[in-house]
Amino acid sequence: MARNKYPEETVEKILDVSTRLFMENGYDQTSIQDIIDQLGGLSKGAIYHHFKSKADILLAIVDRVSAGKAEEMQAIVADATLTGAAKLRQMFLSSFKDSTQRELIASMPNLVKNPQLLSLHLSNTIEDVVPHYILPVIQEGIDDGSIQCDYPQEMADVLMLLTNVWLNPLIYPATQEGIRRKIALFNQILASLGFPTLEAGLDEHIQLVGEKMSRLQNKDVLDTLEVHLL
Amino acid sequence: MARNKYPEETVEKILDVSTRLFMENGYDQTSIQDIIDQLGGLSKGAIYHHFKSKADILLAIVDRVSAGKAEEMQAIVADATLTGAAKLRQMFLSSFKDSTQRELIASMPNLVKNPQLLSLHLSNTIEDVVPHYILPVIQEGIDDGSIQCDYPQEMADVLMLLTNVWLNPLIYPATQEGIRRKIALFNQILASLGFPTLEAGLDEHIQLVGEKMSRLQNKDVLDTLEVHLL
DNA sequence: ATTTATAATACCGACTGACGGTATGTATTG
DNA sequence: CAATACATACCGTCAGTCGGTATTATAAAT
Repeated sequence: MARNKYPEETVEKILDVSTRLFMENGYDQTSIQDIIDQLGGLSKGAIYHHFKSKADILLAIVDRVSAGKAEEMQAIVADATLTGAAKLRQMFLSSFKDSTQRELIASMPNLVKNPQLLSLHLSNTIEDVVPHYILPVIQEGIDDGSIQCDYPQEMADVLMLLTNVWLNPLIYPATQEGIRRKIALFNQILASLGFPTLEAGLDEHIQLVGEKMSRLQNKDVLDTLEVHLL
Repeated sequence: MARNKYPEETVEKILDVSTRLFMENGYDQTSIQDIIDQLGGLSKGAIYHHFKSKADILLAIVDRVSAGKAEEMQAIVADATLTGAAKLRQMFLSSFKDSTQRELIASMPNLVKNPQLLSLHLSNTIEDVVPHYILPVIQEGIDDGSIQCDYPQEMADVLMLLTNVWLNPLIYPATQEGIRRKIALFNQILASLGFPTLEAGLDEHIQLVGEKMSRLQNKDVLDTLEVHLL
């Protein structure tokens, strides 16, 4: 294909196609050739000019997604009108309603069956989200009296593990009723530990996830890991 | 190499070598040839006679490990002298002191950097441990009055996520002091939700993990995922 | 301002080496 | 003599490389 005057467009195109394929078929099950085939005339040389390896593409994808998330989080952290507790609640809600994640969910059958992505998701949670966003906000909540907590670091870990993993329907598939029960228990845990609970505003989220999940159950993709591993 | 009269020995040998290599270098970074090289005369034909694929080796490894775990768990579940709460406490303790896991820990730098193993670990937790061991015992505890719980299924998920993931030093690296704080918070959560807490008997575990972790920190293996991904 | 020379970038596509897996053959056991 | 336990040469596929070409950016010279 002819050379593009604006190479960022090519980069975006590669990332778009790769994202879709990685989500739909998994990282291992997507070959560079698969990506090329959907690129509309671009060749292997183009890919390896812009990315130094297949893994590098995956990392760029994750970076692009987390950049969007980080922006939302930053906005909440910076809002001086909110207490620490209020910020934390906002962050929970925003992570549920995350529009980027919405789109990803739509094309991904099950994150547990995409080991590379699962690992990156978890290590991003541990090494990035907790220390840069959650922990500071909890500390703020303790200082302004809106949160009681003896072990901030550890609570930050637990909260993110619950929201990003357990409440993630891509990892723990759940029905609408199941999600309702999870949120109820999550609130119970929060309350008993001196944290602010989630209230309304989640109905839309619950319904969307429920629909997605019932659609998935029809296409029996919820079997064991062997599917994607073999 | 000459044909072995007792082929199970060959199978075990292949599993032993593969386990070590997968733990040390990761699944993707270990080639069949690497395994052959450490097998002492055995060839590719031997491997593919006993296992139908590389992934099949990994599954056999996981099966062997979980078989050992399952046995321990079954013994606790079957003990008629214990209440549900006591059984659950026993299961927590046994999972901490698991001797098989001990050996694995010794050769694995970080589970998050071994995506395939992490996925299998998590999906094993979700699809096997929770429904077959934890949930029935919680139910038993509710029936005999030793546990109070409104959402047994959800609590089973949360408890296993915390013990198998958050309290797993291979996933969440921690110092001795860090582990102490985690266990303290874990107890706080358990207590506030009507569950039995962990008490003594963990000091040895804490010390062992602490030593392992400080040894790891010296060999800077605790960097980002890219290491193993690239 | 236009041309011209040069360098840097964007991309192509044939090729390579390594890998997982297969096929066929052979020796040993039952 | 049938089934099993291997050995080994071979195959297809894949990620990644490399030399090449065409396009654009840079900037000096006219």
